[in-house]
Amino acid sequence: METITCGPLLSTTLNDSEIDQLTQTLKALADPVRLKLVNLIATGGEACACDFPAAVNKDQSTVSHHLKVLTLAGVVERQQRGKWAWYQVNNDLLAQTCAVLC
Amino acid sequence: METITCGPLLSTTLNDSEIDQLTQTLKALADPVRLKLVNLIATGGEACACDFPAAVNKDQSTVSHHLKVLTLAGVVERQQRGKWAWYQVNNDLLAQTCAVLC
DNA sequence: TTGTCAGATTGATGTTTATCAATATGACTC
DNA sequence: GAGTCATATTGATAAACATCAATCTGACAA
Repeated sequence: METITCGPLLSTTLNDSEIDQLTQTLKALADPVRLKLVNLIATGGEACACDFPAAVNKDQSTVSHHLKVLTLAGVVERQQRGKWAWYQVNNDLLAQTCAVLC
Repeated sequence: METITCGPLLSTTLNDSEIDQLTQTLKALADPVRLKLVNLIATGGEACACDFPAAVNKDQSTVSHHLKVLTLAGVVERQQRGKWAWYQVNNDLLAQTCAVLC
């Protein structure tokens, strides 16, 4: 029999602040609209906010709300280019989150 | 320059059912009490539900609710042993989820 | 079969969250 | 500066969710 080597969540006791940090990231990701946005941004390397409402079939203000949640959690980063806002995914945070999960 | 190879979320367009499946798992995990429970169960290999209320400082019925959410999402598995209920973490689901994230 | 104990379910309550409509902000153009 | 366009913010509303108290269920023990 073999024990699979896993990340901290499965192998060590996390303290409250580690739990809270992980919770914050997972909460940001745990929504279908936000996951679609992340997927859309990541697959293109970056994406313009102007395309999001049509892509996820939601109101512009709804999309803006979700982008704020993602940005505050550090999952995506915003960049203003003239009149448009462009977004990129913070790969490091995702990699780090994966590293905690397994 | 180098492109980091990543999981489907970051490299391919996910369809609605893939998004929904991922959302379901992440929603189950995205709560501090549930993360503590998973952490507790995983680090011990398994754990008795009788210890949870004290461990997470929540009411028995609250803990039971969270265990149901985790069980329905497939994150943990329940096993009745006489009068007591024991829980184990579904490592496969977590590994699979990580594999999608990055 | 009765009592006891673990844990699930139900009901009620307050909080958080997703959504859209309306408005504000802030960048560029003329 | 005035107008225009992209996006953020605000306000309102309904749905989802976390929590606890009370009750029910189901397993064992006597």
